Amino acid sequence: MANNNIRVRIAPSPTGNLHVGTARTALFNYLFAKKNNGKFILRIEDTDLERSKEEYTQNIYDSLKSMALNWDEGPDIGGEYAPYKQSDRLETYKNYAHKLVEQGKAYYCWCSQEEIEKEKNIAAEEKISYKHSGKCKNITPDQIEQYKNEGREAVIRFCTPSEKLMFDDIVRGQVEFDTNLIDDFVIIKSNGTPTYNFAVVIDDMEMKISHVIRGEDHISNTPKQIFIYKALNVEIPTYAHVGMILASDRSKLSKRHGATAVSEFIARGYLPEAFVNFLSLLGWSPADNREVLELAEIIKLFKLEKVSPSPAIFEFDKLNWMNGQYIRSLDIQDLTNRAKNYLKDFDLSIYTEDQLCQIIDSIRKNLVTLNEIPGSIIYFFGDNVEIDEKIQKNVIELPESQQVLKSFQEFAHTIDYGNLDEIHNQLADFRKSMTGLKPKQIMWAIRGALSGRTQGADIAIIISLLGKDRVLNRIDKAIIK
RNA sequence: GCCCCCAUCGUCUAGUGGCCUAGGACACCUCCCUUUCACGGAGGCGGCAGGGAUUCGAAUUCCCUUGGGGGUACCA
Repeated sequence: MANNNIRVRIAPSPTGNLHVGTARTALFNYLFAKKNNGKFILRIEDTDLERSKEEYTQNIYDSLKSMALNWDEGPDIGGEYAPYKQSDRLETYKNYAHKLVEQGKAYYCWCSQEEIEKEKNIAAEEKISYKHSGKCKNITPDQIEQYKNEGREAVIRFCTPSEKLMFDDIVRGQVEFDTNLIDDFVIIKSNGTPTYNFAVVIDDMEMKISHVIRGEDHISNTPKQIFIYKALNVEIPTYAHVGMILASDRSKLSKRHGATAVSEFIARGYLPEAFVNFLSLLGWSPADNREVLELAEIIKLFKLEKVSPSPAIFEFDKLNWMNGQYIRSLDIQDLTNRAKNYLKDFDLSIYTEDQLCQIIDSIRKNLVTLNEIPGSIIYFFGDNVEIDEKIQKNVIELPESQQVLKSFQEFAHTIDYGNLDEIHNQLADFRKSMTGLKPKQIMWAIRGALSGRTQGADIAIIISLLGKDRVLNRIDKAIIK
């Protein structure tokens, strides 16, 4: 049954590149929307004027797009409830705040930051938890006049009711709060911009958001937000707080743990599809035991209530494995095209498209990430090959290897370079002709001379693509005179 | 400190009172395949944080302890 009233959003603030945690939350929102035939909305929360930057907004767009999490409404494409950028909605927040003031549900507060700081320190000394006094609630007109003359700027504080509050969370069940602990929090800062908790509510309300799916770091914001909904007398959305993503030391995933931005992962050569697949499995799993799933399948299988409330640790091992799965199963032309992004320094024109595909295909089994491609195919390019010192010493300079290479030098003249199958046969014959040596000794010598390493593509493919001249040349160079 | 959330192999997880001598995946180990490595295939190692309670029966329900995470802003 389609439910067209389902509207969810991802609301990142452009104070950094799109973080994997945000990306995962975006994914769950997206999945939930698509699963239920609803709308997925992007809203940019840039009320922190100091830290918000345009380049980060762009990074958020690019990252989301690369993951194929396309939004139905957003700052760039508009929508029924535009604008979708908070800095363009400042008037709206003020209007609502003023309305609350008029209704006696909010009030101007003239306390200076220093005053509050002092009160906090006193509270800390007395070991009681700080709560704003709310003393400006009953301020006299004379005092207001005085404060204004002093040049003070007021904030607007919300009158927080004291009552037990409880809400139903799709992933956690009932969550309870004693809101006596919550003070009259600021909803409009002295510079006129709204605070997070206020802006979110106003936007979610105006944009008709039906389900708020976000990280559990927002649980403690929820009672404040519910109070605002109640004060405004509008319907409260359904909440779902998913567990967070932690680093392997169980701390918050941050820069010191390596990559934290989606764009960094992509740049490192993780396929967006693999990355999305991996993220989907953090805190969620399909009913069957399958794990390698494309987005369309994940949408089909996704169930919000099955998302885990507990935090999940981000481990590279599984991501790496997942990426390998995708690299190995991708259409070879597609893979080759993606590989080209990493091969800007290579003269690809020496090969046909088919040959390029052949090269990539021959080494894809060894790949974990795409950025390993240049290093693993470099010996297909150039006349000469750089040979690692260790390989030179431990493989090529071995007497058996030299014996193999001398024989192979002669043999190389007889190879049918254009015929891959034939090369395989000829190689097998050559191996048999080298009696007394192990296959490994024979193949390593040839591989070492040709590629400078002991692992990589199938030798027949190397021989075939290198061609007679380069094969002879490299063998000759490897033979010690 | 106070408030909230969480707790199954090292990691991601399946599991909603008997089907569990707890299943799968990654990682790790062994073996097989093989021109090495890798890929692939077959095995193995490894877990219900601890203690009470409820029940004929508890990974599953309740309580406490412990541990971890989050919040406690004129950041979001």
